[in-house]
Amino acid sequence: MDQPSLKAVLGQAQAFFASKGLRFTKQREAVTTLIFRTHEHFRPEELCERLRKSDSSASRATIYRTILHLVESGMLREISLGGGERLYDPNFLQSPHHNHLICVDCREIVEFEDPNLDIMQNCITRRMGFSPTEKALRIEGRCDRLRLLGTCKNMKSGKPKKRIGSKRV
Amino acid sequence: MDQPSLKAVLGQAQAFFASKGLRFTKQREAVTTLIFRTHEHFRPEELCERLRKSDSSASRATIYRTILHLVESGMLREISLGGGERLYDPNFLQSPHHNHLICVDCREIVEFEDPNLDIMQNCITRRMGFSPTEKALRIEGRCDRLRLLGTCKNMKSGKPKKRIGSKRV
DNA sequence: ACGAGATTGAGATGCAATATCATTCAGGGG
DNA sequence: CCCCTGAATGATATTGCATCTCAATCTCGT
Ligand SMILES: [Mn+2]
Ligand SMILES: [Mn+2]
Ligand SMILES: [Zn+2]
Ligand SMILES: [Zn+2]
Repeated sequence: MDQPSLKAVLGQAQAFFASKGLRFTKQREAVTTLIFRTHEHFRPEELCERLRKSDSSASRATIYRTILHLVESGMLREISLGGGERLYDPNFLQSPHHNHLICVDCREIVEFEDPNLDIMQNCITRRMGFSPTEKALRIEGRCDRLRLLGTCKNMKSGKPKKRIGSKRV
Repeated sequence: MDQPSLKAVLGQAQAFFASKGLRFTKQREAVTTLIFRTHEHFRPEELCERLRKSDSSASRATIYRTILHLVESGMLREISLGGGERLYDPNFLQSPHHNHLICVDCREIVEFEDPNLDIMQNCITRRMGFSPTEKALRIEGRCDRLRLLGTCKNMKSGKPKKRIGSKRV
């Protein structure tokens, strides 16, 4: 899917807030902009950090509240990567069906789509007595090849970060 | 795979601790027993609760430490279900390849195995430049049919619990 | 200008998980 | 059997993230 402009995204957000009788305040706009300016998965606390460094500002409470609203609007989704990490994903606007492959060592994430996998996922879901959602399938793996290519983001040091519980060491 | 007896499991644990020069204390034995007596996924805090109610006892610190050891031994695995929940799974001893299907509404979990899915998972993992691990694939869905049958554990009330963040309401 | 209702933000609170560290324990050498 | 040493434990403090509370502020329609 093509990349919606930030302006279009803000319009969509504004429309959603309006439809709920809510205002699109400058704080909410700032948070929305920050989220959809890049296409990165993020942690709420990270977002707070980033916003604090920027010129605009909003309290932690407002940031969390805005995130919830955006999730309700369908523009943003919560994804989970294990280890108790909670991430939000602004990319479903562009690719509504994408899934995630996560490196168990360094938590590097790669997005992918695969129609055959979608079909199989639906079959299994039904077979087990569930009904499919538009949502989430997640695969774990090891980014060995990415590491060889030196494209593995979280690994400046050469060795993957091991995890003990949720802490990287 | 057949169900290993609790005695066998304790033996395996003891052997692992011994191999690391660690003792298999009564606290560690109590925790291990509690974990492998049933075959339920559990949260660490739940486990603390359960242990407190039982006759034996161990401090929270010891419980968390024992869990880490068991994970290192391969007998126990951390699985993740989204929403920042961290669960541990003692069932990989019996079915080393199983995956999880989770209901987005009520968090009900069903285990399943599917060789075809495993194959496809491996293909995708490789295609994206990762190498497969023995681990985890996770699918989300809705347990509508389970709900109709009244077998959905977490739904005494008739309506699924909605989630706002990690809190059920 | 006024008032109702929405919004914000500082701080308090909750909760899981981890870190600290003084005390206890177990097991081997003398 | 006693002592010593390192392993193990557990009470407590601390951290990190997320949510809650509530008084103050803002917006908009009248
Ligand atoms: Mn994504
Ligand atoms: Mn399982
Ligand atoms: Zn990696
Ligand atoms: Zn359900």
